[in-house]
Amino acid sequence: MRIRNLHRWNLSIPAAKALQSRLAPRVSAKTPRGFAPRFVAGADMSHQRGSQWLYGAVVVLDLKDFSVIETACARRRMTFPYVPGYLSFREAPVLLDCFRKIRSRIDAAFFDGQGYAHPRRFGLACHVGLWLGVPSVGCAKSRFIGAHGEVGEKPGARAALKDGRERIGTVLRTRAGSKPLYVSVGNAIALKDAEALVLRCCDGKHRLPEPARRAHEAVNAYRRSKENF
DNA sequence: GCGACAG
DNA sequence: ATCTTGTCGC
Repeated sequence: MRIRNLHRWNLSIPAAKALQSRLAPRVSAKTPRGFAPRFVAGADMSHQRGSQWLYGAVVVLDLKDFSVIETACARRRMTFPYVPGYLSFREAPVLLDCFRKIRSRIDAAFFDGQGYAHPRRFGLACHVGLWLGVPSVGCAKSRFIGAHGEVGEKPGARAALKDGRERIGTVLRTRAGSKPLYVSVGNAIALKDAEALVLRCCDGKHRLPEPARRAHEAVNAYRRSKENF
């Protein structure tokens, strides 16, 4: 797919911070009319300790039968360290390389990290979602910012994630016996639709929605194939 | 100043 | 994210 180039990635932390604040207002909080996603992508990144490489993978599934439509992988030399609050500057470049290789249609995409639930409301899902111009959802495995009450044990149970009085996301139980997921909107989608999409992509047997789970499997297989060549 | 801190 | 075996539990 063709992707617009919005800016460069190799920035200092202060410059990255300013960029996040400048781009956050460009994110759309509304779901496109007639939103009925069928081809949904999952994106994930992997890294081997001590290695200079970052590996990425994007898997597209057909929600009609959860079959894999396409898989794209890529790797890049690490150019940005992991700094809480700036994850996209580390992961986005290699993930975008993967998306550029995708030829099928993508109606929505899942990312392994926060979206709106970010200090400047511009987490990984918002940032990459803005570059893609596609509805995107942040699916983090742990809390970054915000507070919430207890989450019911049944799949589908949820609790509001709030930063002060502002609603920034939803803590969602996707599988019995597993820690809940931190769901927040990326670009071009409303929270209620993001929650519904996550649940629709979960089978109750896995904690992560299928597209994200498959991307995680794909990127690890890809990394291992590159390391042991 | 102290603790927290997506992946 | 990654390093790592067995082990407790549904």
